Amino acid sequence: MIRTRFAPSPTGNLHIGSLRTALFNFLLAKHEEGSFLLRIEDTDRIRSKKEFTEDIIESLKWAGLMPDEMPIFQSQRLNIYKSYAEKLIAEGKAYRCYCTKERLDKTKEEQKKRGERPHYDGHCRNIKQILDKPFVVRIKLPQEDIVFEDILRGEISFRYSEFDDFIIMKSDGSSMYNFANVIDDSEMGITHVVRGDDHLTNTARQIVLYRLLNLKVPQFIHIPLIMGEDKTRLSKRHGAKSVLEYRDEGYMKEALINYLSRLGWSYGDKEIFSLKELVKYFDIKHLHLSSAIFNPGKLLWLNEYYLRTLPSEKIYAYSKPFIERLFLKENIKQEFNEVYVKKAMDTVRIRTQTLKTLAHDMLFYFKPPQDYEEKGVRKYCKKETLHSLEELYQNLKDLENFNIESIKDVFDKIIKKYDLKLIKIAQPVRIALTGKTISPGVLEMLEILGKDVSLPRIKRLIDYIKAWNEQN
RNA sequence: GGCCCCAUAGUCUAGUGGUGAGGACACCGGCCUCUCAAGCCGGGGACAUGGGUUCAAUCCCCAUUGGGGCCA
Repeated sequence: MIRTRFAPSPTGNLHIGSLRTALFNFLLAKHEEGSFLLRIEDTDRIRSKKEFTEDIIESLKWAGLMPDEMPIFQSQRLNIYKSYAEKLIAEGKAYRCYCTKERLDKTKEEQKKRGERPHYDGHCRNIKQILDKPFVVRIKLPQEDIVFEDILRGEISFRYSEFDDFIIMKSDGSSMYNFANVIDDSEMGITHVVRGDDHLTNTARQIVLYRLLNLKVPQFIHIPLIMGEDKTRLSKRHGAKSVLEYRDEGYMKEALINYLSRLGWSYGDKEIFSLKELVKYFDIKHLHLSSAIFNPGKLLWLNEYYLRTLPSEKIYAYSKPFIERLFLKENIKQEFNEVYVKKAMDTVRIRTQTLKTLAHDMLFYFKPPQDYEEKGVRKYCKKETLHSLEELYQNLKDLENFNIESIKDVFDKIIKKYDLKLIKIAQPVRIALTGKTISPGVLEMLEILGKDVSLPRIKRLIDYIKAWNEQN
């Protein structure tokens, strides 16, 4: 049974790079019907914040990557790490080191001067008695090269001389990252660890710890980090936002998950994946080993794709908070008519980018245009159009069934009579209804807005054109 | 600087010891068309370099170069 985990430190909001790591761990477990766990690595008391833990959990929940068991908090396990450390000391595999910072700095200086790599010199290795002084616990580094398997990369080896007697417990009694990590992965029964390749040297240290503690080593897969445009590690500088920021900007989980899954993984030529499909198709074999550059454009494309292909019901549910926010902002008191909103939504969702722009693009369905796009007025609302527009207005007014078919008949009649291209009359109506030259189809808008809303808007433009022409 | 990882178009990637090197985003052109999209059709653009191995290398090996990471 596969058990994987995602083990973030709550020292910041959940970043999309971390979400991808979580996703791969999730997929690896779920593909084999295994378990995906969450461990909060909050041993750094100063930098760890409760709000970040909440942000991480909310992000995972939103993305649909919920762990199968209760999250483990390292801050609640300090005694466990301590007892493991004591065991190692008792077995002579680790020792208390009483060296002061001053001494360590001094030896490092000297080593540097001699052109050596700075490393701990083993000064306290053989102190047998327990002194009444502050101490850290160090590992006795075995004098053998460190070799481990990465499922994808094969054998990776480091010379032991690259490392020294590294610290596993700090002087305040808290555990160092690698030590707690090894103990927890072991106790949680983790079988596979997918993590960023920035951890490769940590893995080497952890291998030492697994051996010393006599614990079973999990399988490792180190995935490349996501890069920004400039090929440095992705960060806020590159415009990459936290998961919840993407959510609040109107990105959908379907798009974000799909995008991240294809960053370093592939399934032939397939580009579109639901989470379900990802679970079905995911394999380690097709993880890519070179680092990928984050491409906001493709993420946006996926968001647009899901905006126009997901079922109406879903988009409606997703967009509701955004529309409500818009109502608040625009001071729209109108009651929220679900049927009306859905119809309106369906006309704009195929030509928008995010849930946020979706709501924004729907504004004219709830509120008449405040002003008219000047360029459009100049181009399409000339004096000559007045006659046809006025006749169109009259004809629409006389319509009994204000539906798309009868509306179309009216338009056909007018363009025939005045020998116009449809655009000559459609654009003025578009401007009348929305104030803009870009919008959903004129006929469908008319039908959805209805006679009582549409006609005054057209009338208003007619009056506007008249006034405008008198002025100029 | 030491160590480790990586290398197919601008970007994400498929791929195989013999391919016209495939797809996607972006870009350009066309069709459709009431605008904008979408959709459809088409176009330009890639195996980092140099050595090997081999009848044959994008593919295997080595080096170089380039990028990244960790440590300092």
